[in-house]
Amino acid sequence: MASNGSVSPPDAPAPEWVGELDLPDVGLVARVVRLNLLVTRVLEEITSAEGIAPSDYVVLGVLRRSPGHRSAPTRMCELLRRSTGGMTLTLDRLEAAGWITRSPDPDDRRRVVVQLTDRGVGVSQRVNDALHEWEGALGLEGERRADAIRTVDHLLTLFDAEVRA
Amino acid sequence: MASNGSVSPPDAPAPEWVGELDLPDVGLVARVVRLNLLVTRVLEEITSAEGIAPSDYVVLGVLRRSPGHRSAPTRMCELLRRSTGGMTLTLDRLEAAGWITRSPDPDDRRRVVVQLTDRGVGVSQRVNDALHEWEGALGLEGERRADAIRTVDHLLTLFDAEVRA
DNA sequence: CGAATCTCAGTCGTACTGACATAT
DNA sequence: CATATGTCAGTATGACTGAGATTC
Repeated sequence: MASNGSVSPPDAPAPEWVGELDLPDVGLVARVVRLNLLVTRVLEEITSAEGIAPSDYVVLGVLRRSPGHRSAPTRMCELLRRSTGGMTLTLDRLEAAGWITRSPDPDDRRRVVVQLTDRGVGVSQRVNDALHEWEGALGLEGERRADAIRTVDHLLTLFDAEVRA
Repeated sequence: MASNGSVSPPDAPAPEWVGELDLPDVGLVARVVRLNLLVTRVLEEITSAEGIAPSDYVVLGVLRRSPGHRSAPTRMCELLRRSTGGMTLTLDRLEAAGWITRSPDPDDRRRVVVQLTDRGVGVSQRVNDALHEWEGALGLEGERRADAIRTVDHLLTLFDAEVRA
């Protein structure tokens, strides 16, 4: 069964964004898909201002959150569900831009150590800051913001579990 | 200013999904970006089961929500922010799959009428149903679901306004 | 030797840009 | 004639697959 059951709160008689874009039937997933489109657009604008593509920014992000700003291609492929061949290309690009370095792993010479450079940390950080700034401009503060975060965290947990399944 | 200020609720000491993927700093946008990745994955799985790409599914969705299941290429380009050249290609693909038809507009012969076929309605509907089914499996019901929807709608309104700006 | 790690070459799918044909 | 609509050709981008080199 797959009916949807329009569960809009009374104070949102007909969300203005409905009908504006795709929005299949209006369920939760559909809304999140719509959020998706908006966020993707924002992300594109912000990253392009720093001369980096969203997907490459995500790769830098993985590194920035890795111990010592270091990781290995295969590890990153697993995290991002990408192919090793594709990752090689991406790393070539990031290396050429001076955002990462590649060096042989002394412990296991099959491996390569990918290291974020200072400049790499810089771009990553600046994109981050820009995102936070954008978020600040939303004017979502205090309790409302905490609520939103709580809810999104809940969704993340649910979605994450379901995606793994 | 762009600090982040870790606003996690007390009962979520360190959301498990943190550190699992990119997650720049943990702000609202960052979380939504993460949701993004998950939803994108779900959408890909579901659409590919029906033999259609997410982006093409979105195009069918626009048609399904158009009066009489009919629209025009340029109109769709505006809604989806795509180029007319790219749309031509997409429509070629959808036409070849038997999901849409193209016919000259009798009223204005520069125009083309894009019409969703029965089969087109079918795929679109099936993907939709699958999404609802997936959503049902989340086990999000009643008040919690209503809360989630309310919050996401609020975010949609805020984001939408900000993106337009 | 079998498995793991990474790179390389070739290929593919998708969308964009700019020029063009046609109609208003 | 200027504008609007849609198509086409060429290009660019970015990732994937499969083969291969090296190391464990």
